[in-house]
Amino acid sequence: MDLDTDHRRAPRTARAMARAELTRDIVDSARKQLGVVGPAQLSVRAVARDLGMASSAVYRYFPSRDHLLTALLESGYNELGSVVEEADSAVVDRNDHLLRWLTLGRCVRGWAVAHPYDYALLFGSPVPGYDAPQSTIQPATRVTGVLAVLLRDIAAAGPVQQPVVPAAVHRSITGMHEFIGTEVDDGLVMAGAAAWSGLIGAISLELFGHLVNAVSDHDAYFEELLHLLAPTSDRLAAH
Amino acid sequence: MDLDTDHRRAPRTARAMARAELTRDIVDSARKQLGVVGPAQLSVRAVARDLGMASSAVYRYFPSRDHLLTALLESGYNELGSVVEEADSAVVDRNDHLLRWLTLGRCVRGWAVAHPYDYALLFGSPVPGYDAPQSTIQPATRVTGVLAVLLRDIAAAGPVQQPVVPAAVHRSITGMHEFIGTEVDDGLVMAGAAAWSGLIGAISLELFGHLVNAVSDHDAYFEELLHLLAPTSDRLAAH
DNA sequence: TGTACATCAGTGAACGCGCGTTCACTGATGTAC
DNA sequence: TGTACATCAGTGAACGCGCGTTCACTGATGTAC
Repeated sequence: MDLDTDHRRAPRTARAMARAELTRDIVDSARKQLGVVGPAQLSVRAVARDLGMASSAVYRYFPSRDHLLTALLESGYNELGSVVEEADSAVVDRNDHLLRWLTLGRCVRGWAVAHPYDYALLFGSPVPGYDAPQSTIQPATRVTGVLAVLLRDIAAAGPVQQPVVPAAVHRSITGMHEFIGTEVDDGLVMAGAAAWSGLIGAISLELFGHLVNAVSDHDAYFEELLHLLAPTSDRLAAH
Repeated sequence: MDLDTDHRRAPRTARAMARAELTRDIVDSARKQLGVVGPAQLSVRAVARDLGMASSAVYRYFPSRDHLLTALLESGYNELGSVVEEADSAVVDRNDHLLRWLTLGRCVRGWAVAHPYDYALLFGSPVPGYDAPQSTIQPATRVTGVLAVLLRDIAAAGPVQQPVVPAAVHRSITGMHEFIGTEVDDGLVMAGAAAWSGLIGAISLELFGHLVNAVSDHDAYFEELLHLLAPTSDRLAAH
């Protein structure tokens, strides 16, 4: 948790620098290992072996295997988050909401395809016996944060024809409203949720092997899906 | 693989019956264990312990841990498949395509919520180091088979306004076409794929803990999502 | 600048554990005559 | 129906393995005066 508090004011001692670097190396090696075995059998000893150090030395940096897992989650969420944030901010026409959605979707999938095991850690089955601590929440919200801003911008661009939702649904999504902002109406929130569900579902189905005999050109297929899933009202007019 | 060939013509000897029953017991116990630890650390010894037998005895029934995993996959897919098939066939008005979609979606989620670890096995992260054999393919297609029939019925009911897809997409989804039937046009196939992606994404996000601070009443939320995701053209008119 | 002490990184041996799988065996069940 | 043999289920000990974590230690780095 407060493993990195030592360099809060950039202490430039040799020790502190070495520590920061080795901490990074451990996380990197662990993520590499994730690609071979999956998070459930992530092994402290294998990481130590990979780095050529005694397994007990890792405990100078992470007090337990679970803390290492936490660091992996934060690292993954942050990496994905910054990729998506950057790509979104690179879209010059901020009113081209469809393009911003497409950018977000392509980005998430691109990262997922490039780092399938990190994606599985973030969006696949939870690791049994491991409870993600509070500190992972903030990094986890960065991607959906980009989507939230997009929804706000869509709402600000003018009222869109979105279906009204039942009262039970309205009450149920107060958490989403607090996160996204109250200026976005229920219908648009749900449209965003549906789009996000479809995006994660599409990527999971692809990466977890459920399209093996169904789809050949995954890029073209996904691109088409992404248009269908767009939360903008003009989705059917996309072509 | 051919573990069950012994009772192909129902040999009613005591031995064969005992074997069939114990085989079932092993699978059931393994599925129970899945609920505690996850598929990656499914343990032959734990299953044996649970059944009060020597760990080596399990090898009379399953030649290896991986074969046991395969049996779990088949068991899960078949259970989910028959639940969905039954529910669909219970819809009397076969032309109420929206209701049939809703039934399918409710069914899949209902089963997933009731058996979260089985769902994770089927639709979550793949088990590292394990390659699902051919024998799991057929059971795996039962659920999507119900969706395929629904799409055929929608297509048969008359041409629906569906967007035309690019040629690359058309070429990419021949596998889906072969599975669903050629009378379903590209647009409807993709609408079905988007709906299915959204369904799996919605369930995964819920079960894997990504809606924790976002949604309170999951039933109401999901019901609304399901309407938004419907592959029928009247989805926006659902309310 | 030099010394004395405190802090920290890294080592290697050891702990106790549970795992998958094999093997030679005993005793029960099935089958052919 | 009875006997002789073959098949099979289940046992318990043993194999070799990798794991997370602890601990007393050595030597290097940092700090206060």
